[in-house]
Amino acid sequence: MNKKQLIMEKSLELFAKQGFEATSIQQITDYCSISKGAFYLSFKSKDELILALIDHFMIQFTADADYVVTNTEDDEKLFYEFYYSTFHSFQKHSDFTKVLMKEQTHSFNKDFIIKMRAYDKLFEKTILSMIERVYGEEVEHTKYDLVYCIKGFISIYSQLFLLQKAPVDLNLLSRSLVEKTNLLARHTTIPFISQEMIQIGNEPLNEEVTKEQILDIMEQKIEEIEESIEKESLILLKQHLIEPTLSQAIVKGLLENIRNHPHCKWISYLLRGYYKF
Amino acid sequence: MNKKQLIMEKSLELFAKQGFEATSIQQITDYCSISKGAFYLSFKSKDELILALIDHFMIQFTADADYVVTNTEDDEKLFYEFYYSTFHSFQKHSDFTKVLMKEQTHSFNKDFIIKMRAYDKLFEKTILSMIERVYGEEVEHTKYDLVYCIKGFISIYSQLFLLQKAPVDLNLLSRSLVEKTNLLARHTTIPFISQEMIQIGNEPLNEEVTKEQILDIMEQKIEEIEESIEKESLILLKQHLIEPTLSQAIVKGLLENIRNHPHCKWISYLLRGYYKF
DNA sequence: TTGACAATTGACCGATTGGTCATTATTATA
DNA sequence: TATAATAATGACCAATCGGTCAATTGTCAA
Repeated sequence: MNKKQLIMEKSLELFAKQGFEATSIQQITDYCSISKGAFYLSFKSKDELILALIDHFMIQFTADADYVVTNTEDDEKLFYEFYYSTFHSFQKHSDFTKVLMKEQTHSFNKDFIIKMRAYDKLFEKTILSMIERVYGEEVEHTKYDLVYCIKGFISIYSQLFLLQKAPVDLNLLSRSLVEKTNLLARHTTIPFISQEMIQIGNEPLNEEVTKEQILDIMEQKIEEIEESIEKESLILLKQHLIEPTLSQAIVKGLLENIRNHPHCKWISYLLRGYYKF
Repeated sequence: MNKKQLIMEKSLELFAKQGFEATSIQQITDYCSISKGAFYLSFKSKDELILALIDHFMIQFTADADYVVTNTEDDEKLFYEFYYSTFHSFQKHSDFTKVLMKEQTHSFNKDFIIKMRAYDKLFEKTILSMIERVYGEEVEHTKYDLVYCIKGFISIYSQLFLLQKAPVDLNLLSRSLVEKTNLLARHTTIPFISQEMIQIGNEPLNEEVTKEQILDIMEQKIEEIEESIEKESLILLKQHLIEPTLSQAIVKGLLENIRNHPHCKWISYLLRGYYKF
């Protein structure tokens, strides 16, 4: 098994239990049954491991949410699909979600905070685009508050059901939140958050990603993953990106092929943005 | 100045900036201009300092919220007063609020988590009593969800305005949240959280506090605070607790005298419960 | 079988941590 | 002023941290 993956998986378990600071590299290497030196062959430092974990999972969360928004045609179902998918992701990667809950704004490391803020802004942007699409002009003055309320719902209900041992009815939860969202969207009259207050648009991750950057990441991922449909699709997409030869339908199909592979979600997200799907 | 207070105030500043784990006792003692040994004369350990800080502030938050609920007669204004008071407290003790945000469920220390959970449950209980009072039967099936939504609002908007440097219009914020609360209370039909799910009532801090326990705390506080109206009132209340001699009006007045003294809020809270005001 | 090269190890490093305690400074009492 | 009691100090401790690197083991073409 890939050392890097092994370390990431095992360390995440420990982080979820104890938090970053409280987990020593010694503990991680013991748990992985490798030596301390071997750890530093895979990661330059403990911080680099943490940043890699954040990227790995936040990329999936962000891409998943974006995919749902892009690929749900029925406006009526949009928020339901969004809530369901979000909580489903949280549940699936509950260890990482627990770490997020624990650390939150925390962790003194500047890079860490900047990274999390950037992903948070992306998430906000996705929510805002949903709101504008479903409610349009109707919520012009209250849409930013709505963004925050939705974030509040997700945050507080996640906390609740991560502590719960019993399985949670995600369908019921999502439906109940859709009802609340609709209520707030349609009847709120007193806005509190103004556009200036959250200044969407000044964050680095919003920048357009260049073709070359995408190619770099693709090559990297092609190296990483084993022979499979996903790898083939990735190679074809890479060639198409260098010199377009395929029809839009084929490209969409290829994107569909790779979108559920954990290593390809980010590429899938970037390419959808690049081709303006 | 009292050493204990000095350490608590100064350490809180450092915790707010850096977090618990990242702040060493050396840093704290340097910042207080005292020696390391002196620190251990006031607190048995670093953990004890942290627990003292939590008690000091959570007692104030809890007691403040409870006071507002008990002393607001107009149901129409109840939630407004509650939101306003809560955010006002957060703003006033923003350093502690920041620490709470940072650490949250965090911090591996069992005692810490248990304590925070207990205060959280008290807060939930206060919110629930407000909901039942204002909306009554109407929200029988959705009241627990409402509790969580309100907690979500408070949590997410606190985050927002703690990061904001500019002063925040608490009046506007509170009014906007009251509107949202009313909307959710009056029109939500799909409940998600059931009573069993949050099992209110199984936490230790809910237990009835005995007269002796209150007396202990009162004696301790009488030692702590300097000569003042508050101290006199405290002594009178103590005597009355041992052997009731004063009329209810006088007791109420004495309680009013002490309720704004930082050291007396908890006593005020306990006595109000004891006398069933 | 050899030997060049890469992968892996874990003893070791300096720094820092929470906590201790013999010693010293300060204050109160007589 | 002399003495007892209390408050305060900071050098010191063992433990642990993230990180390094000389030494060892494994791999594979020649």
